[in-house]
Amino acid sequence: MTLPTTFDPADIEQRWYAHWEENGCFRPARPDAEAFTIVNPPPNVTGSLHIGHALDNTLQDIVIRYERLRGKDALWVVGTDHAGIATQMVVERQMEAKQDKRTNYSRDEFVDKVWEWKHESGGTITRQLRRLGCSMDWSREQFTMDEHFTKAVLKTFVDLYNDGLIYRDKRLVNWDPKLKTAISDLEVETQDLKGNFWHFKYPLEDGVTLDSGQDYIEVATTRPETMLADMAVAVHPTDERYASVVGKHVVLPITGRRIPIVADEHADPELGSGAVKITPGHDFNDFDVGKRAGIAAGDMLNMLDGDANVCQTADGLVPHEFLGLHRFKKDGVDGARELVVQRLKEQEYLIPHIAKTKKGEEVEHDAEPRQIATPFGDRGGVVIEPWLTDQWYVDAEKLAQKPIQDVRDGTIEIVPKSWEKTFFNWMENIQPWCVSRQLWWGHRIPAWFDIDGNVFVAESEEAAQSQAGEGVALTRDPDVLDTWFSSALWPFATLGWPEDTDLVKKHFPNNLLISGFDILFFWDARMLMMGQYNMGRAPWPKLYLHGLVRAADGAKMSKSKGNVVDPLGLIDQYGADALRFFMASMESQGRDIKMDEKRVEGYRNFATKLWNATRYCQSNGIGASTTVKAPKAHMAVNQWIIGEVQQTSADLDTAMADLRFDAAANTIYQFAWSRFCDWYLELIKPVLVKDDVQPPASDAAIAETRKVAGWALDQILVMLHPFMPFITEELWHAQGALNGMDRSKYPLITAKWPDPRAEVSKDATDAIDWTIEFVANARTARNEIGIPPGTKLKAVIQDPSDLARKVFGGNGAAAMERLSRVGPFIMTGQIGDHNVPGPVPKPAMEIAVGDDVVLVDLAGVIDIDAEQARLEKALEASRKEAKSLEGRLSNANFVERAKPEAVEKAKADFAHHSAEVERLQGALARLG
RNA sequence: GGGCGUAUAGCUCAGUGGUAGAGCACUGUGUUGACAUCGCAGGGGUCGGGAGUUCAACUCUCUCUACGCCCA
Repeated sequence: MTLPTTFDPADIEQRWYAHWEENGCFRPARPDAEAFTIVNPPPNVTGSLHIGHALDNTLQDIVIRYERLRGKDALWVVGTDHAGIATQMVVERQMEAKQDKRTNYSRDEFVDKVWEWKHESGGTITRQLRRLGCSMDWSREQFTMDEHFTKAVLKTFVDLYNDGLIYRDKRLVNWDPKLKTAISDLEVETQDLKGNFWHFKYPLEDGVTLDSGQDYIEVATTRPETMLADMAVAVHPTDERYASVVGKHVVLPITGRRIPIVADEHADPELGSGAVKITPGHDFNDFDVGKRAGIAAGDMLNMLDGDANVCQTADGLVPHEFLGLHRFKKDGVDGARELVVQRLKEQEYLIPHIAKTKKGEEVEHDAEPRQIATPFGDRGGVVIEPWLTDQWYVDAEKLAQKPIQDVRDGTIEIVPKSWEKTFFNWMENIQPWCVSRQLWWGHRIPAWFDIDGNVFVAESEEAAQSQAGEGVALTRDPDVLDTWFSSALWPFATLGWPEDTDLVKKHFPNNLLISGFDILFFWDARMLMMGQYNMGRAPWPKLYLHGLVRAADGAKMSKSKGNVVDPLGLIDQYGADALRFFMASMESQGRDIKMDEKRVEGYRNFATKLWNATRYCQSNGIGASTTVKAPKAHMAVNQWIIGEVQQTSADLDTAMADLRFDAAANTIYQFAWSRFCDWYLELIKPVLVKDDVQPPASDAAIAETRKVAGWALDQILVMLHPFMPFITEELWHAQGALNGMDRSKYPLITAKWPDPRAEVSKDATDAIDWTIEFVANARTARNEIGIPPGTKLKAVIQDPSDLARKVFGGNGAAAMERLSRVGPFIMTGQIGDHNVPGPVPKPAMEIAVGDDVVLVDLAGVIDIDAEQARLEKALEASRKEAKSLEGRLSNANFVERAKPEAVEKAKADFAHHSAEVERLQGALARLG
């Protein structure tokens, strides 16, 4: 097949992906090979591929393709997460659009509808991962609600319960009144909002006064509506102002409830009046104060229902006009907050805030304006209400101990290391994890209650029944588990645990986890806990955390800002390979990635470059290699490129071992473009091109060059494949076809990684280095003195070094002539044992290469001034360098104390620059 | 309030105790039988400010400033 003249990613991507998937290339059977395992962070089944997924999955795919090429039994586990809240929201929203709602159905009917939705629409993100080229094992695609996965979840819950690590407790939870479910601390996002701080008088009970004679206590609050459930006023134990009234009571306005004044360290004497109202049922701090004051959780007053509307408290003191009101203004309608303020103001319990205008006039306001840290639910987006309910909790503190130890003693390495502190900080202060959710979609909690409220926890109803005894009526807990509870089992439940399968044996623990730092606590830390609990060991030895992909201006991408970059759009425009390469090359450890579309474009250009290089090879009979080992090479240029391949593969291995994706990408980029295309292909042109002027190269030389070039290109394709899988696979097959090989049974995706062993002579590499240096210097010189590109210049080399003689003895001269437009070359003076007299061109442009000087004949070409300026510029530079080095070398401290290597280098550099100064002075003299 | 991170060329970013690099952008130029999505050459940086350690600091330490993130 001949390659089209331009590379069109869209033309090949879909074809190769299908080929790989249909032929089982993502996980070839390698029963005896060492395992390498990564589990993919399961995206929400409702999800679609965003730029963060593109980064996360590109990095994982690079690693897994690399390990697969290195011969490992590479398994990349993939699947989706049932995403309790998100998925239920999606389906409910669809129902709403049809004037329908969840509660029109039974629980089972609704869950069936969610499954229906999943089967119809749940495959979006998995299709998109394919477009990115991700080589996951789709044959074992997982879902967190698969039957075997559910079994793992239930077993874990029951085991934790039996070990006392899961328990039921009545305490305040973060209640999302929109979704009407509890959520965990991590799902709460605090935002600073502009709000109000109201000051109220709470009247002291008849006759009691403060020492100052004041008959009320001033309290301040940002949440006045909660006063309907106030149960105390707290003052600091050392606060003299209130010492005399501790133990006395105030009578609340509106409800008339008589509540005590308690001493508690929570009250900050510096803040406001120093006295705070205590609502144990609706505030986390107050809950603790209430408990310390001896109020049992069950006795704490609750004034809100699940929608955060006011309900009657247990003591029946909330006036009728408040019942049913929302907690605060909603949809433009005043709520309990506004009414409480209004009533207190009417009854003169409100202490107005006095503000001064710019002119110094005093103005009264109901409240003091203030920034308030307000908790929001990350999914529902409404203000969280601390609410007193019974929920299931995981004793995270106990489960965190072993993971903490694992990280501390190096059993688990976190990359970059700077995240360790954050990890410890969170793990060491971890709170009980609320795992029950008041939803219908998810893993239903395996707990059954009898009518007296006794609980029976078991993996099945039968087992629970046998615990409870025959005939005891049981009802199952209606709640489901936090989605993260199940995804915490992902590294082993996806392999078949709790069955002791071969997969579990071979692929657990996994080898590496790659995730964004944003889910370090949500997911990574919980996998560590569950891995230790269920498997007795860490689920992976290494955790690589990458950053966020930001918009070009550095802002966080978000739908509301409208600055979201769609990875699929980039794939359409530049190809998946270019997007992937961009992600890799930008991924240095510990930094967010700023979107830079120009750079994606640059990597598309790189793909095109490689495409064209391959086309060139093909047109010169350079096709696929049959060996992984480098072919035998005699010619310097061929030995040189073999050495360069060796170096590149070594550098690449180092970068991959360090998980330096940027270094790895740059290594292969530089090699392919700056070494292979820019130099090697140019240097071998005289060998391959049938040019009347040049003596044709020998058949052996042509054959060797074709072999080596084909091999080197193959090595590029292999090394680049993890980063750019599509174009490399396409070219791999094209190269095979050129040599009449059918590589369809030997696709690149499962080919062999370069074998770096090869013998390369130093003479050969020195010769090419000399050649390159000459060409580069000649080009620069020509440019600087303005010699037209087309002008050919004759040259003389006086007293050539052995190295120079070798260069000209081989094919070097033709290549140099071609690339520098300098030539032909004549050697004169002392050549080995002979002395060959010859003309010395004058005026001449002197080009230094290593120990040699090439005299380029400028007769009739330019005015001397330009060359003189060039030489003077170089002379100035060498003088400056020499002077600086001389200064350093004359410093006794440096010579005595610096490392010997540094001193040696300085001496050598000084000698070199001194010689240059001399040479350039001579050249100027000769010119004049 | 606590913790972490970042500050290097116009832009986006690498980097090392021995005197600074890539891509893009910019300037000049198009001779070479793959490639103008390209080639060749070039200009451009007191490595955020200050102090210290050292023979030597962009690199290590301290401090200041600015920006960002996380936790409370």
